Amino acid sequence: MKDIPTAMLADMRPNVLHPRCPSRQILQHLTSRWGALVLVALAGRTLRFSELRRALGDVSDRMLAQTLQGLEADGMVHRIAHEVVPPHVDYSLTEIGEEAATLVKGLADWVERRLPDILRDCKTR
Amino acid sequence: MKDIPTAMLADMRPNVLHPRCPSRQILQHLTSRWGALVLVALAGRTLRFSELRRALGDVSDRMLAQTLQGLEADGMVHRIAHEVVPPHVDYSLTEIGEEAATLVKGLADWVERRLPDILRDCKTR
DNA sequence: GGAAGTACGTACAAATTAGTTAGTATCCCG
DNA sequence: CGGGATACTAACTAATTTGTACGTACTTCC
Repeated sequence: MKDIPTAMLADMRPNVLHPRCPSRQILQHLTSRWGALVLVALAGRTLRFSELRRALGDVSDRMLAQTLQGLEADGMVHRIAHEVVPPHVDYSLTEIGEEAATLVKGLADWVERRLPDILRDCKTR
Repeated sequence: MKDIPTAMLADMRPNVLHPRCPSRQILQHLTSRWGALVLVALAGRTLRFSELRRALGDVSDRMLAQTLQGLEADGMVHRIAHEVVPPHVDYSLTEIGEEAATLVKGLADWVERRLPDILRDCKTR
């Protein structure tokens, strides 16, 4: 017998609109402030910690580390630590990580493309 | 002369990885905890305030109102208040709102579809 | 008549997220 | 030899987000 997550038995299938469905939490990790940006920055390439920090421009070490650990725990990010004395750690996306990143990046690209139109109607500045 | 947003002059074109690019803030609104779920819930249909609240399951009135106002200010949500005595307000997506919702929903659907695989590799439960 | 529903606004409190500073061991650069 | 880069962690504080409770002005239902 396979072991099926409780949430699926409860309401038949994953649904982000259901408060207790794990899919909602995963979605939240992917769309969190730094999570989404990390996925965008890491899409299709490998970066080390400090390169990632510079790519995002204004993350603190603490938040970047925390975000990366979260995404790693979710199986989205792959971490390779080279055991050398000035530390060297490479971050890249796993297979599902890349899939997620493609979609998140699609959204980011859309926002960038549509920004002029959005700003025209936008009441905030 | 057209008036071009400062951020675009600064680094040529919108880029969510740039800390001060407005696209980053728009992206954050779209991917905020309740923002993303509101877009999913509202995609392709009109709902009133209380229907929306029930659809999301566990938002507080305060957060739902705040989220809707934010998305309305960004030009994503359209609000129609019927001037009747027991209040009746309809919410729907604008044209760009629908476009954004399609992408956000794409991500949500992907998470739901891939949930079994994600959960298998996931270290958190 | 009392209860519930409606779409919020407003205080206030709690929870979550984020930033700051300092520290680590070692190497490279000037 | 001092200074900076490297990848973090821990402790502490600050900022932001979120929830709770209550009020509103009426209507419908029991």
